[in-house]
Amino acid sequence: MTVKDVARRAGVSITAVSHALNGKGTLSAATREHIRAVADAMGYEADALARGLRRSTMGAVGLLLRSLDALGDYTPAGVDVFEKFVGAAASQALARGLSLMLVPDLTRAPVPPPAFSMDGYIVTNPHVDDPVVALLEKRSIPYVTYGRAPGRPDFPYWACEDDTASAQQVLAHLETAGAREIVLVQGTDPNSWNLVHEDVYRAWCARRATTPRLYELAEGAGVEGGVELAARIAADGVPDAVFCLTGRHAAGVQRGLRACGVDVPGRTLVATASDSEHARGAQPAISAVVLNPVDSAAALLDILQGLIAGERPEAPRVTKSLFRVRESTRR
Amino acid sequence: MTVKDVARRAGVSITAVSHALNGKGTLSAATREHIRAVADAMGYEADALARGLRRSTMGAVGLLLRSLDALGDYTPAGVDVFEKFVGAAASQALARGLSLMLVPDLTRAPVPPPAFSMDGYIVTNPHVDDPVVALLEKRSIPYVTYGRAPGRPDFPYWACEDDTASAQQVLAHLETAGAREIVLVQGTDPNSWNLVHEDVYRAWCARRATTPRLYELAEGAGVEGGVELAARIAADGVPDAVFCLTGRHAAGVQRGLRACGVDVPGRTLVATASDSEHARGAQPAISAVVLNPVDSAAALLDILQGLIAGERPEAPRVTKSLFRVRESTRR
DNA sequence: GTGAAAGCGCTAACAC
DNA sequence: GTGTTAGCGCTTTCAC
Repeated sequence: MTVKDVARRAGVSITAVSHALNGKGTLSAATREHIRAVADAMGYEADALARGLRRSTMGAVGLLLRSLDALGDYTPAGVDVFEKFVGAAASQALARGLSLMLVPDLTRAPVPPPAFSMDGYIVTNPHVDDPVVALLEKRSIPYVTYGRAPGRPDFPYWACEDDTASAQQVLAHLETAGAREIVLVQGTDPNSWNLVHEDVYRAWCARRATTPRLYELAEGAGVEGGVELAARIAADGVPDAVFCLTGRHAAGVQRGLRACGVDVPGRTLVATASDSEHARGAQPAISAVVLNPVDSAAALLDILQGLIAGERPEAPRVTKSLFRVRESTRR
Repeated sequence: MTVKDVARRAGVSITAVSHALNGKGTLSAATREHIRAVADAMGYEADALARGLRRSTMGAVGLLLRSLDALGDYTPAGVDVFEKFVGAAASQALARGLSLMLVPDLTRAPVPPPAFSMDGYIVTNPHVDDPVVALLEKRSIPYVTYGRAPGRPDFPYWACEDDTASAQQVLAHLETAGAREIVLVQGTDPNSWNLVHEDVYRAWCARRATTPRLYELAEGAGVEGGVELAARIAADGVPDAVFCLTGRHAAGVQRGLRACGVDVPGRTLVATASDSEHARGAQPAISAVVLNPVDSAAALLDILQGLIAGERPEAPRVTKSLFRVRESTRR
């Protein structure tokens, strides 16, 4: 069913139909009403493809989950923030009359056909020199990032929790609880998340003239990776506290430490920068920063929508996360 | 950048470009190669909208989460199976060169423009007489359902875990553990999930000549709803076991029972038909059926892809779930 | 106030 | 082998 059919049934031209349905042009109120009634009765709905072809906007934005691209697994357990973020982004998009399309790594074949016809993109946790971002840039497709794009200090269109503040809060908390030597366990993706935390941590160490003890553990290593790492950490000297950027690593490290006979929280405290099921379910439950994907998604869609409309939206926007203290750091 | 630009640069007609890039028509290998090289060099990528307009397939399928539509919340906590299902469906779609678009309730305005241009749909847990399904039917858009469409026994294009088998398994387990009187706590959405479990439960009761004790609790009531319901259940007479269809309800009911002084698992067993964080994290951990959204998503995409291609795919397809026994039913 | 017609970028008959 | 051309369904300019 096309405009033509509606036009024929309503006894008008296709122009009239288009105008009536889009509230454009100069039609008499009567004609407009009549056409609308006929279209409704027929259950007519404009073809999004054809409309998009003309308007060159298709009413949908893409979502690129870079961390999951890197992980190679779109159904990971305990990556709370992304699972929540997808839902949040979807409902926020919906509320604005946009659809949300999950798009895989654009630099790997096969690229889904509609990928380059999206009105805009949300990119989560882009990497340093992220090729996907470069691709969007090159095609001048508007995009926003969840977490800053590292290496692009001038790119303003991002939203994120205040990672710097929460990292400082966690370190301060550990210090208050008596920790002097704190180990940082970070991931290997070169994204802003890892970089910011490392910066804050190094600054903290510098201020206290303690030697930084950083360990890198691939995001994909999960809980098991954390368990193994714990043995290494313990062998290098049991620290007063371990701050893990991911909840899975934290759960693993804690389990590993206890397996080595290190009491948590008795001897060593454990905290994580990203709450997840593993953190909550661990024994003892692990203190964690609860991120705020819902507010972040809302902010990102505000910005993106402005960008698509050709405006100069207010950006960046920082959202609030919450540090939740649990057993693992309570004395 | 369009076919025209590529054609001009390559010194050929636009037809040649189209054919070369789509592997159609009769072009000399040399021309084909040359055109491909030029297109690559220019970074040309066909416009999905225009292509879709001609081919009337756009390389994307829609995902309708009916349970979340009903819940009115696309970012619910502890609805594991959906969070996982979205990821699984996305990666399965991707593996087939399709994108996945999250689409909100099609019967509620505003409907996103591309909604009716999708090649097909996956509908999770449709309701009895689901208006969204009716809409797809009317527009003859191919669709598959995760969980049968109740009231449509002849509709074959669905995939699902074997709910009947797992329900029987849970009941048998509870019985073996000594339970004689078992209460069923189900949701209020009129979907196949609720209906199948009720059937199995009633049949079980009938075989043992015990009187069914069914309680309905809205899916949205969550843990708190379960806590309140527990008081009612206890007041009606403490049963030997409670079988809750959702993990949140189970967690709430268990907490509520213990608050009433009913020991779990000492006096009453608690189990759930849908594992979730709440079930795993409860004290004691709750025995649960672990659903299989990954295999189900794969099966659904197989079927849907066949349907889109105009074939008669093998369907329905039943996937395996797993009953995991935890503290709440161990004696 | 209304409608004819051009054209968005692409594909596929059908000439050449 | 290669190119011309007619649309796909829609919006929009511009005559009437």
